[in-house]
Amino acid sequence: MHSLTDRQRQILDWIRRETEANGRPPTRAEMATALGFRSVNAAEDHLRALARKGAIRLIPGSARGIQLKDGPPEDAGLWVVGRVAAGQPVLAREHLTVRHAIDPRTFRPAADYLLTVIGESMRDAGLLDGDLLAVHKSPEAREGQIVVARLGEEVTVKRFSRRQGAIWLLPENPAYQPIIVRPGEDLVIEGVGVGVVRLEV
Amino acid sequence: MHSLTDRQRQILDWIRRETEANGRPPTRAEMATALGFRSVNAAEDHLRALARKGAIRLIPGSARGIQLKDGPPEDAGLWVVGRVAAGQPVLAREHLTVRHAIDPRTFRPAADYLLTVIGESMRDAGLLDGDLLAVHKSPEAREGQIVVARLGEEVTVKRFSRRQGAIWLLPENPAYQPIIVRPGEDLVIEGVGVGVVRLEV
DNA sequence: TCTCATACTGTATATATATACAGTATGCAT
DNA sequence: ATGCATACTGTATATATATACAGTATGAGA
Repeated sequence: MHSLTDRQRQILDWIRRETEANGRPPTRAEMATALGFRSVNAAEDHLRALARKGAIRLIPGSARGIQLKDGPPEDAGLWVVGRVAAGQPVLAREHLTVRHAIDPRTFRPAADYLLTVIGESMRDAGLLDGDLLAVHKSPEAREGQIVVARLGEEVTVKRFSRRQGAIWLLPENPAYQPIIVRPGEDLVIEGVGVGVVRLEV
Repeated sequence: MHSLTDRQRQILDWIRRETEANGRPPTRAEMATALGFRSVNAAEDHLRALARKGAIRLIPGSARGIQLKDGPPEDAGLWVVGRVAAGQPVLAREHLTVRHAIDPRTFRPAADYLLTVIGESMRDAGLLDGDLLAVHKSPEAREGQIVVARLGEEVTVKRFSRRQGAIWLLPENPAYQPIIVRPGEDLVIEGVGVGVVRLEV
């Protein structure tokens, strides 16, 4: 599939939501109204582009003839990433242990994998030992986000903060100490937490 | 909902399959062709009957304007149950708000629905305000399980315990008091917690 | 510099589609 | 005995809808 433009992805997402909500795809006129086009042909053009790039299929001469290509792919779901050795990509096949049938788009932004939380350092954020953290892959993080960070050999889940020219990885448990990472130290942000799944209560 | 005739249920099932397969509801003409009517009006008549009996909703003047009232809930995903009025079954259609594409069997035993946790009374069990508790329907609970209990008008999530001939509903937060339910009081166990889904961290 | 894709406005039209109206036949309830 | 719902056939039509055609403006690539 060719890569979509921002606008096209925006419109594809809208079509997906609309189809889900109404149980049927929109018409060109409905698209124009909702998306703010003054011409129905703008909708037609976008549909053509999306079809050409393989994101949808158009059924000619048929009302609401828009088929979304990626419905529920059978390989959908989220993998639980196991022990990750240093320097290796988190999502390498050999680290994937169990797959759970959970749509990645349940979370915003969409989750890429699940990571088992070990220890009690994030207890007060409601992240208990054994919880599965839904992680969105991202090389950077914003203030206050829960991140999956790699420090040399170690992979850890902490809250992200910038203070006094350093990066602070804050636990959410008074029994634990913050980790202060000074510039130049070997810190890699693997992703940000977007949700939690707990399989026992 | 009035009871459907055999023929009407047959046709409703066909519409459901067709909608699922094509991603959109059929037209009257498509129904006539597939179901062997020589007149499109036969389809129209059936749709009117199904709408009158509440099985579907028809959107006037709109192409493929057939909305299925009851999507198959067990089919895929878990519903988030909204506010439940007293004396009404939790899983009544009108209480279902949002569906998440999570396989119920991700949890053991399988979850039947998701319930939004309100308040901080179970904070120390890692259940925060807004969390979705995966619930397995069950009229009874074992010692120490997290239960969804109904006390008259109120639906509450607590830890279940039997003590001194009464049932104790224990919070997991020192700021809250246990609820003690003596025999004869109006307590209904709706189900037991089997997991948690959190959509924000 | 020219071309091409993107992202639209604006107008027009063939046809896909919903839907009304007029029937026929059957069975069920009152 | 008569009305009413079911389950259709057959015809007709207003309009919802897809889609062509003619433009404008912008930015990226060759």
